[in-house]
Amino acid sequence: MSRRKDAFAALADPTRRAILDLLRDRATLNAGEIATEFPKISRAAVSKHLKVLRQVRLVKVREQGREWHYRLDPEPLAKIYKEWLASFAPLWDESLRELKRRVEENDE
Amino acid sequence: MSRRKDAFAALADPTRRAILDLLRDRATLNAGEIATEFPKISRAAVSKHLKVLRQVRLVKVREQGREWHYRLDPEPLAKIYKEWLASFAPLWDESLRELKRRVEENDE
DNA sequence: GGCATATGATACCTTTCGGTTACATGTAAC
DNA sequence: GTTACATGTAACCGAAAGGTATCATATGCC
Repeated sequence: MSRRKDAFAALADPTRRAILDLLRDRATLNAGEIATEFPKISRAAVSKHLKVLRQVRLVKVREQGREWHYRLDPEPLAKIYKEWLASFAPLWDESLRELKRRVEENDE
Repeated sequence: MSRRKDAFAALADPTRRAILDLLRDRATLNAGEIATEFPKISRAAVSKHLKVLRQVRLVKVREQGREWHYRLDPEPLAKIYKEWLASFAPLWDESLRELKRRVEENDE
């Protein structure tokens, strides 16, 4: 089961996360510009990563002549946070308080 | 490359996320209790998922006799949020403001 | 001790993933 | 029109993922 692609699966790959990092900082980039940031892998491999990101809507693309301009779509990331990750925040905040409490106890 | 296991990769599988959901709500569960929540897959499969979660420290385990008591460790999730996902939050907040602005414009 | 139980580890299989090379397509430039 | 460029797609490959069935191990119980 489970072989349906979703944003979580897309984020599993570090190259794809790095692409999102680029787009967070640079707003729009075309495929060639993105590919040159990853000299270790082929342009075709980067293109496939971009396809995955497109399919799960983590990036939007606007075809401009022969260049494809990529932009980040923050919506799926917001959704991951708001609909899943945030539900754990009370726990990690609590473990922080716990840690703080122990440190203070040791101080006394 | 990239075949290093990390928390992102662990979260790619929906069954593993569901296990974390269980542990968020129930604090501690042993392997059998977790396995019965997933009647579609074998106990061995669940055990392997638990191993992955252990390896990336998303869960902690305390062996109590022949039962292994699993607890969630919120730390890696906190790290994902604070060291990565949060850096995108300004973008999604901005796109919300953008949306709001357009709606208001349409109202006028 | 002897048997049942809880659980993890192993062996094996099939599918998916990430990579490569080669090809197709459309656009720009001359 | 022809040539160069930007990019995506297809075919293929080896490795990893996720599943099952089976085995190994340790604990609990009589």
